[in-house]
Amino acid sequence: MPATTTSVDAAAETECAPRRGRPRSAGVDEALLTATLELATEVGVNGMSMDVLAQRVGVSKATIYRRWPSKEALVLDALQHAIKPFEQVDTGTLRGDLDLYLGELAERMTNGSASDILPHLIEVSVRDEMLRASLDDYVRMRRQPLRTIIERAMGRGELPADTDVDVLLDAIISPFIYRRLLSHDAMDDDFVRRLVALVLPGI
Amino acid sequence: MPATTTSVDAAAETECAPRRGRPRSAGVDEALLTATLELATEVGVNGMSMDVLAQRVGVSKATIYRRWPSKEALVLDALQHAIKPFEQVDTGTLRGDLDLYLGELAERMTNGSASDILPHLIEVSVRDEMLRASLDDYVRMRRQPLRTIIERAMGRGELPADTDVDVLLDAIISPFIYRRLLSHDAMDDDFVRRLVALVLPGI
Amino acid sequence: MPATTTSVDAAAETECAPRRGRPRSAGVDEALLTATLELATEVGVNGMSMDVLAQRVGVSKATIYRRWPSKEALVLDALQHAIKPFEQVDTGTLRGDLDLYLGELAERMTNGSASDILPHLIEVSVRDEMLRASLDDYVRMRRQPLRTIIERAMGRGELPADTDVDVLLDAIISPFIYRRLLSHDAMDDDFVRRLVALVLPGI
Amino acid sequence: MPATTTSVDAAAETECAPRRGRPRSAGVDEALLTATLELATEVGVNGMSMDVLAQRVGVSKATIYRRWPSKEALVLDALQHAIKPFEQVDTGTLRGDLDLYLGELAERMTNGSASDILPHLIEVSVRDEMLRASLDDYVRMRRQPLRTIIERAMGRGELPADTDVDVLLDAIISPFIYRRLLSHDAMDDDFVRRLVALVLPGI
DNA sequence: GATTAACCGAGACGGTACGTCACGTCTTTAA
DNA sequence: TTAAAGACGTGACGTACCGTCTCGGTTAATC
Repeated sequence: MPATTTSVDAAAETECAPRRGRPRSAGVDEALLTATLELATEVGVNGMSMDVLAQRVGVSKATIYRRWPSKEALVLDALQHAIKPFEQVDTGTLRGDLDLYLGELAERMTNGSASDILPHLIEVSVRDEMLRASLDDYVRMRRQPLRTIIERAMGRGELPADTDVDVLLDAIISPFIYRRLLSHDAMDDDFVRRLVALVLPGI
Repeated sequence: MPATTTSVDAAAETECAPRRGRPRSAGVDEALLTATLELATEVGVNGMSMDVLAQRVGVSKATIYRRWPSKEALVLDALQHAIKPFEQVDTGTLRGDLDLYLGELAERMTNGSASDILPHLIEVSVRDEMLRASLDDYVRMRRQPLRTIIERAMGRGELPADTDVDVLLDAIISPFIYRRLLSHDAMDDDFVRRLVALVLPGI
Repeated sequence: MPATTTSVDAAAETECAPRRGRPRSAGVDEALLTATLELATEVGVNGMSMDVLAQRVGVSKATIYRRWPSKEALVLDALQHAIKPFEQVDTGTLRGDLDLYLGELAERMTNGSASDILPHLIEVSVRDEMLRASLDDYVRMRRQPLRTIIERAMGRGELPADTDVDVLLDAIISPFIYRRLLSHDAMDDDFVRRLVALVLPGI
Repeated sequence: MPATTTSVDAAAETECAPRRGRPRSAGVDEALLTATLELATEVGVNGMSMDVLAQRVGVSKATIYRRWPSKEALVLDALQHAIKPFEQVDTGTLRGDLDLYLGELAERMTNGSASDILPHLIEVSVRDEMLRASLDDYVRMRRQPLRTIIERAMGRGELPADTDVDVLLDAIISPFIYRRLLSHDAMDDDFVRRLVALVLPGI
């Protein structure tokens, strides 16, 4: 499980060095990530000041910057931390898997607050090489469950062996992002059904 | 032609009111929009300071804030102002229209500087009702050329009359946005061909 | 009759030139001086903005600056305009004259609002040659009534012929200014009596 | 020792509180007060901008506003800080004391730069309760040396026991202020001599 | 137990941008 | 020519935030 490159993973440090001196306070990482998510969701990433965050958690700013190199690194970590992994969908049929997965995706996209953070990270990543890499990782990770569903269906023969998986993933996932960020159109069951009908007309 | 809600359209005002007092300096709007686009592209929207912008255009900050209520309103207006409308594509066939249109879209997405501004506006629009409305307008406008192409093809019988146009537009356009903003994958000819093959398999 | 050097006196202009074009609106000078005094008294000279003043009088800023070269010139003119000249005191005795004059001076200093403007003019006059000259004129004028009283008393023999008038005036008037501007001590009848007892012990 | 109400006196805080956090940079208060006096003297209080002041001292504006709530509070503090206390005059006779003290007062009033700041503070104090209190303190303090001289002379019998000290102080000091701020008349030895001859004719 | 090194809170620091405000000038149309 | 309206450049204001630094004071592992 992904020790991100932007945050210093406490556990990882513990195992490789004896670490003299006072150890980092337990639970502070957790508390900060949670509070970051809350605050960023409430008032936006730009609206969230590090001073306020520190005060709310009862921590000094130095303590934050000892753990993350910048506000954005913290925010990205908070975003990654917030993902409840999709529990592995496996109904036995492509139809069933898609219904389950895309239904939950639509629901998350519609109600999930965390996504409000994404635009900020996208913006900063335009100028920040480091952050862009982390963001790419994050994005790739989010595609994995659907990729598994597709590939399993190919294995079962429900989809042709020469299916263009990458583009298929794009065509399925990106409309969700697009509607969430840009057009603000609804993502209801009807939308999901029509999208599947379009890109996977056979089933 | 869309007089946006965020900027005061000089022409519109001229026609409805006698306009007393010293009129707005001619060309300043134009110069500011252009410079905004340049600066925002060079250093990012956040990196662009209103003081520097004013100085570069040879204008006072007050003059800017007299025209736009905030930095974001200005940036959005600059973005809308920057769109060179797609010249109407009409090769006679859906195949030809798509090749032309999507080719240019891919090229713009890859090299177009303006898109760096989009993420910033997306972020702010999450919290700013007004801006979100303007952004929605902008997005809808950008979809129009492709919609025309599709509907023309339906008229010619190249596409079935019950084609789900809205979702089809989503499925075609959003992967470009997705790759531009999130996955940073390439948008070459190969990608375009494969995407079309997926969503419009017949053609 | 106080045609100040800082303001263009409407009457004076009328008599020396035929003045082509639209004549200056009558009463505007008066209205501006009055409003200036009011505003400056309400919110202080610094707190009074020319825009607000213009709006309140229903006049454009250009109209003001056509009449006075600067805010301070206007304010000074307003101050001079506001002085109700002391009606000539002449009771026949020094004692009586002083009682009357100093009593009214104390009352004006205590309740007069106009004096709040003085400190501002003093400050600006430090850096403004022109204004300082005008202010000096104003000050000298204010001393005149008391000077007359003293000199009349000398003529009557109530005061020795070698009385040091200038310093005597200083010693009498300046404590009023001092208490008004700096120490904020009271200026009641008792104070007047004691001051006279000090500088004019014989009477 | 005058811990002013407008500035946070570092020493005072140290003794009463444990002082957590990074301590205020040493010498910055001093440097700011000095530079303020210089700048205000050079270009006037209004002509002195906080940005320039900060830059000249090599300090950020926030650092200034952390120490004083406003420009005026800073300026007043600078003024109080600048007073070189009159070394206690004691020649043994009233005559000698007055010659010494008033001579220096006249010299300071004539050449002293600090007094240019006073008019500004007077103006602001009209609207600012807080500042007025501080200014009153300052004024009272400045009167003290002369008060001592007078009272000592009373003790020696050089002045009658029922001398009206307060009004006497007014009558001596205020003409200096008056000439400095308003009439701009000279304050030479002759003036001092004549003033003393007037208010203290016996000696 | 003493040392030591990293931690902790608080909060001051330099830098930089923000959006507002006022002054005095300039440029329109209307009278 | 003057008037009202109001845009203009200049430049200061005081606030906010970032990321760094500096205090005095813990808190373990090492000596």
